[in-house]
Amino acid sequence: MVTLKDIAHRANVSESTVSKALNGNENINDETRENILEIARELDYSPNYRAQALANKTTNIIGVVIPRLDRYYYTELVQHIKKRLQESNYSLILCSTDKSIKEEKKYIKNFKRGQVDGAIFTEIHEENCTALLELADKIPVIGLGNVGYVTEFAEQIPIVDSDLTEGSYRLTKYLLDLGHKNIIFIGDCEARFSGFKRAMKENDNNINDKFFRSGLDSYQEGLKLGKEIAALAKQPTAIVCMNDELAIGVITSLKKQGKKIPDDVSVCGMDNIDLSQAFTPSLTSVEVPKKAIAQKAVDIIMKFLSEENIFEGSNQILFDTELIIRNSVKKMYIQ
Amino acid sequence: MVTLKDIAHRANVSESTVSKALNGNENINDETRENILEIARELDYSPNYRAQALANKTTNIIGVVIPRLDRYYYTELVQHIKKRLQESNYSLILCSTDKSIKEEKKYIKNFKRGQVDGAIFTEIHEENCTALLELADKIPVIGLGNVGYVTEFAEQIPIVDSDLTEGSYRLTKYLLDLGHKNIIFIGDCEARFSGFKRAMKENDNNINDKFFRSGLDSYQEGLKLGKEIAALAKQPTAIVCMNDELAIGVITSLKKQGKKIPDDVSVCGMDNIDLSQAFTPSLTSVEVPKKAIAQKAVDIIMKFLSEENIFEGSNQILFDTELIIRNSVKKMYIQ
DNA sequence: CTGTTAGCGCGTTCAG
DNA sequence: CTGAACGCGCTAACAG
Repeated sequence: MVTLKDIAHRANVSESTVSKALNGNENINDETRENILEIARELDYSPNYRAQALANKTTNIIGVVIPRLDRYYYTELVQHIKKRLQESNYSLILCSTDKSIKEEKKYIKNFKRGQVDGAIFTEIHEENCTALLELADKIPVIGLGNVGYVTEFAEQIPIVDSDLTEGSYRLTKYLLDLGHKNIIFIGDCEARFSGFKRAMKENDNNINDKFFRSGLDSYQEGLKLGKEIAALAKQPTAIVCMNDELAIGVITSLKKQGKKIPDDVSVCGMDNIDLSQAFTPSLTSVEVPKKAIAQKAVDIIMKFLSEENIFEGSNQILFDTELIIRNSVKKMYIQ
Repeated sequence: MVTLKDIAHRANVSESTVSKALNGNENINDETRENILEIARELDYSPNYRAQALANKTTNIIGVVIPRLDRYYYTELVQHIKKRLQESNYSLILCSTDKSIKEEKKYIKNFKRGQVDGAIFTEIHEENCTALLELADKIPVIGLGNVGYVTEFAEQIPIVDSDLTEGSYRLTKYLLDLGHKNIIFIGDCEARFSGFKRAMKENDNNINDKFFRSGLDSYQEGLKLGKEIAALAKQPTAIVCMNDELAIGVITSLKKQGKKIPDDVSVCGMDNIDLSQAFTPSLTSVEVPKKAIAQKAVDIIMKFLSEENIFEGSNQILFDTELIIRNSVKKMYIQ
């Protein structure tokens, strides 16, 4: 490995002079600088990452923690985060918790030890909030999603999210306006469920919370749930799924059991992932501005890192969502 | 930040004694060890990542480079890699190149500077092979996919892949056996195209390479291609897409233009992603053992890192693929 | 069993 | 403009 020392030796100068030359320090003779740069090029020198990290107390890495790596919504989000980070020449260390509290804590710990310069957490577990606050004491931390119990920490941990309580409220309202009455909610997201509940209450409808269960969030779960739902004594006319993958799973399963979507039962999702328009029937969903969220999160961290080292302005940013009407919902009142 | 020094001070011992106690060194008095551990706990000490990295010359991080973060095949693959890595207590720094040679080179450079202990590259660009070899000189590097031009470097860079040349050969053969004659291939993967070509040649069929084009690999591209194909003078009876997302895009587009799948035209994909069975029609595809590939790649790196520091055994591992027959292909000979 | 010393590779004073 | 000296926080070799 080529080090400063090697260059210094070859150039007959001290290491510190080399360091300065390489880092664009002004106070250095043009000639010696040129010479040093020339030698560095010849030797194909590039500074040791670990040494720089220790000396500079920075890694140029941002940690991003998501629940799963193979969940569309998150990977689309991370793709946007990566793009934005790249503009500032930061790398990204991507961690998935597989929904485990313990794993999440492990990442928090690693980050605390100086593995990254800043962190973006999605879907933080309530149990880890204190640990996260301690982390936020050392490096900038942003939370995406699961606003609920994190709100109280907003001073130290800015939250960027889409207003899915409102989004799911509007979606449910849309169903109610079309004449649906027996609507069930599927998923494990508090915020989304609460929007659903608000809409249902406003119309004096009964709220079935049987399918508001932890772990209900994937295509595979949707497949299982389809059977469970088909076996229900009282069949719903519409199903609100907390995300598109769940909806696709449910529909696939219901179809296999001979149900027509949306004729027999309407199903809609949220997040509006790429494939929801390709699916048959195309999925009525709620658009989440992933790109805007990603960019905002990165921008906040970068600002903190580059400038004042303090969060400013509003620490809780909610982006609006948009109802995307497609073909997986039936109008009831026409009958 | 709490350092060894702080603990040493409190315990009235030297830093090195603390270091030993904390690292489970045998040669240390039980009493002093207990005392040190106790203090460390009190102070909530955890070693500085960057300092350890410099001193140990390791980061406990493996770099994984993929073309895109929002491509199903890769994220499923990475999810498996992560799982396996976790067993060895390694983290993963995930980099996406967005198919840019320049970005890929940037990651190689970062890795060379000591950012990671080992690296897994997928879809390596030919232009970066020399740079990659230099990297492989310092840390273990594994290549996944795009076996073609990398083969010659197999001594230094083990390759783990699925045999998709064979897989696409079998898929094409299956179509031919069902009586299809005018089959087109869509995609930008050399290996998959060559399997297609071999099957076609064996049956003395014409090979249309009009849709073997760089960049053809995504759902969005599939949507565009659907139009292009529908406008063709001579309509194909079957389309082989290099991956499932592309196939889903093509089908979605063709459907919109009034085509029936598979009655008017058969379409199949490769990779067998989760959703291909949920799609309508369910997709005939080629199963790739992602989990096995991921685990094998990690295992090779871990072995290198933990033991002999040298690659052994075969350096080019090809897993078998499996033809998954579903409902997106029509039998022609029945007519 | 413990402490001293040196070093990992780089950045940064602060004299000269 | 240059270099010596020290620090980042931890590990390792070697005395004692």
